[in-house]
Amino acid sequence: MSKPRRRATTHDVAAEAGVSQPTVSLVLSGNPRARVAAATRRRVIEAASRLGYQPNMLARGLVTRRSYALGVVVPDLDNPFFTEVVSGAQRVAVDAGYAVLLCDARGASAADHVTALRGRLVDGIILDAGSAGILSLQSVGDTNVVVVDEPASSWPTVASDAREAGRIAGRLLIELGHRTIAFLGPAIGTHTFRMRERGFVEALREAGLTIDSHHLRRVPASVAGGARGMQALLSMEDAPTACFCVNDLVGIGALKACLSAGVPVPERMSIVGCDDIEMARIVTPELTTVRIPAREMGARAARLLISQIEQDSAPRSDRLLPVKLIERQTTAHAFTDA
Amino acid sequence: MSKPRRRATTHDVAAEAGVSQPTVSLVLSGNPRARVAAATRRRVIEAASRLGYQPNMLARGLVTRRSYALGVVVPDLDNPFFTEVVSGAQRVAVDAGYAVLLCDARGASAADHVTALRGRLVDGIILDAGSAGILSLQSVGDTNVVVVDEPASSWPTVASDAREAGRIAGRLLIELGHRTIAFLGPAIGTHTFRMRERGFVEALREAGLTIDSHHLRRVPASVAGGARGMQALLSMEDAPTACFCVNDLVGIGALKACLSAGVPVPERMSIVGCDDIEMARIVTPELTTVRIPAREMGARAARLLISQIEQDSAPRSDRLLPVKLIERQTTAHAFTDA
DNA sequence: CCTATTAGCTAATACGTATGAGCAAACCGC
DNA sequence: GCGGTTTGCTCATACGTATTAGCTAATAGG
Repeated sequence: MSKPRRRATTHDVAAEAGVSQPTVSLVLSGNPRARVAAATRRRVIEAASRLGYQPNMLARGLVTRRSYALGVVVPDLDNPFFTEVVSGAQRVAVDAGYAVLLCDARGASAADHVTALRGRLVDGIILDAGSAGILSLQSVGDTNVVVVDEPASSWPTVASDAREAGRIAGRLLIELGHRTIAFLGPAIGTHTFRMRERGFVEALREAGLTIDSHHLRRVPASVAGGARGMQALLSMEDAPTACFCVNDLVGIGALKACLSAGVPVPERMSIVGCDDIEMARIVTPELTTVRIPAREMGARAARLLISQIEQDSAPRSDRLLPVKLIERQTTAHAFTDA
Repeated sequence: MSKPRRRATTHDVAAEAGVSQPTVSLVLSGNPRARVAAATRRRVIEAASRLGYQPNMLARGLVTRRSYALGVVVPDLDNPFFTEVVSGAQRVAVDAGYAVLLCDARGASAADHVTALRGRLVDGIILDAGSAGILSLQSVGDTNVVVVDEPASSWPTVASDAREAGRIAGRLLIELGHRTIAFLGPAIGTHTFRMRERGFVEALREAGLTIDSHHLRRVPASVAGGARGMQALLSMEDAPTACFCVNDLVGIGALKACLSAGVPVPERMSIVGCDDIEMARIVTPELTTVRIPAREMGARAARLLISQIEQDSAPRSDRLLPVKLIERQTTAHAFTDA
């Protein structure tokens, strides 16, 4: 058994098998129904395995103009929601023979990442909410793109029913008898965040309630932001008895702030988050939330992108993925004081 | 302004600038100190930007045998510890002009991922603990590899001082007056896990203590595992008053189990985790833990790998990264019952 | 048995870049 | 002003694969 100092190429395999290089290419990569005699095919395959041949994807990509790689751009890897999306996407991608190039947009701008990905000739790019807004069609050229959770964009999109998520949260709190309900979320955010807020406000309005403007607090969509927002709410004279948080990180921050301030949850304050990340089950009390199927969204985005690449068709699956209320321990009936 | 239907190549730029293709290559990619007249250089650069030229990394890689891409293989993306490692690595990689191909080893086996990465000619691979064990030198060929947190391997390694982490945890609990101390961790695990356990046991021994074998519970290194392990400990007649958990996920599971069982933490049970993932600050009470510098480990692994690639030298930085006790709210003096 | 067809392979080339060899012009010292 | 050096560029080619066109031998058709 020889130790090949250099990676074996199709030429090496050809020499080993006593055929020409194109024949090797035909056997090993071309349509499996290519017209090659069975005996030849076997010889080639044996020679290839003997030499440990492994195709050079760069060379292949150069001529086919395909890299069998997908780019995934997320705004923040530390947000577990996105790692779930990535995880779902990667599973599908790998099964279909694609590699995944991951970009955390915190480092450089999303546009820079997209440029880098295009340079590597990725066959397509999955852009997660928050990364998509900035980009113009111009900057991605003719690269295939699927956007997650930003349905306003001009690309095919996979999104959850964010408005319904907000409504569900609002209705739950109303049914529990709450009348003074707050909202914590960022001022300018993704389409998804805006729709969650909108659905929530709609649910209140349908019940004949309104939300006081100072109960609608603008905070960053993070644990720290949620904590700050809840502190502010608790210090108000007309403090709310319940709060819908734009995502679970904010909800967890809000919960922490309540506990630190000695406000029992859910007895004195009901909190509803959104996403259902693993942390929601880990905090005590466990966070009531609206589940967004992150992993499935990632998987669906990858499937959509791949079918777009391979069949050159854009199914544009515009159906919104359903969301689901997960009642846990941070919600309870409103405490009637008097 | 013309709309280039096709990606601009160096040939297009050359035509636009009235020079030859190699000149363009010299200006745009070769050593910046290449001998090109200033005027020519300017013309080329202008032509390139006019055409929106973007280098084709595949073609470049084909001739330079470099892809400017690094592979990162992690055992489980859902463990926040690894996303921190990835995050640190990615930051360094992107700054140095490398892209990052991410592989979650849960899907296929680590070896399959490595094969796929090699086919894409990644310049190097970062293997995280748990993925490394299975691989032989053979299967990675001459690809550069850096291993994170598995110092036993034959590749250059970046690792934290796991043994010291265990000792620190042990000493803390001893100083707090605990005498019956348990350990929760997996039976067969990474080198890091084994060393944490070993350091912990050593600390006990130095204080003249031993750990009863039934207080050394083998559980999966997850939240669920930690919860199960703590349930078992609590049901024992000689239940411990403190517990060191092999990582924060286990610690958080243990904490949850205590709270569910009505055992107050830290009054009746002290818990120490390891890693210091964000969740540790989020649970209530906040988890005392030993901080492992995950992000820095990722960054260092990337730097090590890149220097190995570019200078063809392997600094083998074998120094272990320091760990640090983070005392929070899950540890307290042992309760003297009688 | 001769021709039209097809099966099975190979020769040639393209993909877009980098790079060593080579060539013309400018420049230098004396 | 002449040999030698340096500057600034281009020619040719290689990287490893896929693919089109074409060639030979076998096969079918009559």
